[in-house]
Amino acid sequence: MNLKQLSQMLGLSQTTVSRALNGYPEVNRETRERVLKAVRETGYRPNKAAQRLATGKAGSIGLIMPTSSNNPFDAHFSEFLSGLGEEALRHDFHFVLTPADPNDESGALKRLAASGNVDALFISYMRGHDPRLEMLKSLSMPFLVHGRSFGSEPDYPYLDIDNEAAFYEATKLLLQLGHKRFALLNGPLYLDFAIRRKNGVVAALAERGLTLDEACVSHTVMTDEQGLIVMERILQFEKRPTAVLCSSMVLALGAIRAINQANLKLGEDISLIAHDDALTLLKPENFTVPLTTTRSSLRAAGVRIAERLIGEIKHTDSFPRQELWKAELIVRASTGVAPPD
Amino acid sequence: MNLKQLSQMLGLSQTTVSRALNGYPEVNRETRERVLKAVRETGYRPNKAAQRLATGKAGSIGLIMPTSSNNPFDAHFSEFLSGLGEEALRHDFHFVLTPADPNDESGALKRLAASGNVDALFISYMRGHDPRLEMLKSLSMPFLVHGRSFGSEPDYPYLDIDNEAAFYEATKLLLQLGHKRFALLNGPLYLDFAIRRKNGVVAALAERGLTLDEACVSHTVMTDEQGLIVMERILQFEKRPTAVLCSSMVLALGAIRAINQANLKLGEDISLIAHDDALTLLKPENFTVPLTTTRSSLRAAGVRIAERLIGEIKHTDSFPRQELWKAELIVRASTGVAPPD
DNA sequence: GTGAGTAGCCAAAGCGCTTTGAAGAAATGA
DNA sequence: TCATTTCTTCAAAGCGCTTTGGCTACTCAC
Repeated sequence: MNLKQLSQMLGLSQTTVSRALNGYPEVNRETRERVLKAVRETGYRPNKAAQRLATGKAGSIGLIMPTSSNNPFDAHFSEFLSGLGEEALRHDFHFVLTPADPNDESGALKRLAASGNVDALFISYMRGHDPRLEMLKSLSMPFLVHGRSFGSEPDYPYLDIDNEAAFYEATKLLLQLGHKRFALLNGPLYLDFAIRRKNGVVAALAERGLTLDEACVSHTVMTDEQGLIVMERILQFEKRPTAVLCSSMVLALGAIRAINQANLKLGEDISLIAHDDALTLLKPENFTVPLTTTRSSLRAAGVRIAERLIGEIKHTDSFPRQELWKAELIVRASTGVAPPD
Repeated sequence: MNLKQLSQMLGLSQTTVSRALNGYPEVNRETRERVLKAVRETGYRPNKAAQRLATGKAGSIGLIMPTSSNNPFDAHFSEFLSGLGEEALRHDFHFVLTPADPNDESGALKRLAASGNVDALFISYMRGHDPRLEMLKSLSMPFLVHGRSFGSEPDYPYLDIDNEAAFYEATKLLLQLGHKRFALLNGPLYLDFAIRRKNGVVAALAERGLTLDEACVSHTVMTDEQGLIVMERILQFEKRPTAVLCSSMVLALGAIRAINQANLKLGEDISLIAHDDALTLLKPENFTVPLTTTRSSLRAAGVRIAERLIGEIKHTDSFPRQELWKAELIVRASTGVAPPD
């Protein structure tokens, strides 16, 4: 069933039917109702491809799905996607997910934009000096960045959390508890958030005249395996750290296993603060020793990003171009007074 | 840059350029190379919407993204999606993800099909007597089911694992180890896999003249919280089970916490087998006591499903319409001889 | 009664691509 | 030599929708 058939059935022109469907004023109320009734009865749905071709609007947001066999789709991305989806549903938008090799994300973005399949683009997993930014700016298509790019002029629309402040505050809490030796289990250092989090830690330590021992810092993919491996190594130092900061709950999962295996008591022998993206699967309060965390919901970020992007496409609302969210510092049992030296 | 401009630039007709690009034989080799060169230089990309309108082919697979604020995007779905993506990438396919309220999945599917945005549909999280099947069959669009629908005629294309056999074998192993009292932490009973897994357990027990105590069976969403709650309850029985089967690693995560908190030794006081979907986040070998599992990679299923669906759309390969994969039973330390009564 | 204004409808163009059917040029065979 | 086939190219139709620019009644004011 297409417009032509429908309009013939109703004895109207395609123009009128189209207008009736799209809410234009120049249609008689009676006619409009007749059209809507027929739509309900026949189950007619406009062909999106045709609509898109005619209007140039696609009703969809383009996403790169970071994927390759050695780079699994991670829990953080899912959580975020879930938020995007929730908001998109309210506006009858959908996503076009283009799987792309991580080495060719710029190319994939360009293809996606040129394909006419999407109205807006979105990127995340920002890197320092991220090359995708220039590409997006040149594309004349709305886009939104989740995170920021350290070292690039911040003249692009973004939503980010204040990673530096979060880890600064977390470190300060541990300092107040008397800790002197710190470890940081961080994400890959080419990622923006990892850079900023490290800076936060370093800044807080510097205020007390302390420095972060590079031997106690790791930059790895954020899996529990890496958390375990790194923590095992760190725990073997003669003067081992008494305070650990983790960039993700997943890393913390492994780190805590190492701590348990070493027969150390979390919150007594060693304190730990993890950043909590509010993953559904991994709740800090469900750990045997509930975890102190810096918390910021990835899902909420997803909702907000969809909201902004759709608002821009539809020209309905206007939002701030740049947002920086504060993470909450939530104190639980995994942080305690530093043990005597 | 569009076809018209490109062809004018080259002094050729749109027809010829289009044919050159799509690999038709009736184009002079020289001409084709000239066209390809121009494409490289100008960065021309055909407009997908137009292509779609002209051919009726979209180059994409439709997915329903089960989402709503109280129904988080779960780790199993992500893992699976990751596999789909990997394969789609090889064929330059993408996905159209329509977020849908779980109560309106049939409607969302119908809309997706009618929109002309997709060439094929895919569904999962199959239920007993799943109503979506009839809908899909009536749609005259290729589709593929991940899982099966208990109680429906199995006359649709599917890929499933043999859930009944997996849990039958797991139960048998535990029986051989001398266990007599069993618990089953299952997914919601309206889901097909949960029905079949339970049947597998019941069948194995029946062979020894045993029955499954309904008080020791749970049907819940598969979160670690539920695993914890249910296991805590079950452990309080005077004659508590010595063998536990879990439908997911996530449930097992909670169950094991309950077991630890009760100061029971996994693999000695109590044995546990979990079904392992090979989630990246939750590896059975990384548990303090490595877990015995029935294993089947969700990601591999994703790859296979994409392969079949794309093959069908392109009419290139032909695949079996119905596949039933065996899960491997991998024995690790969480299963041991039943403790004396 | 006439001109302007308005409500309601329509025909047709256009979005950018593929594909059908035809046609000119070159090559082949009788 | 002319007829036939092969190779290469093209003009134009069509996919299903939106939107521009009329057109026809009808109403209203003067």
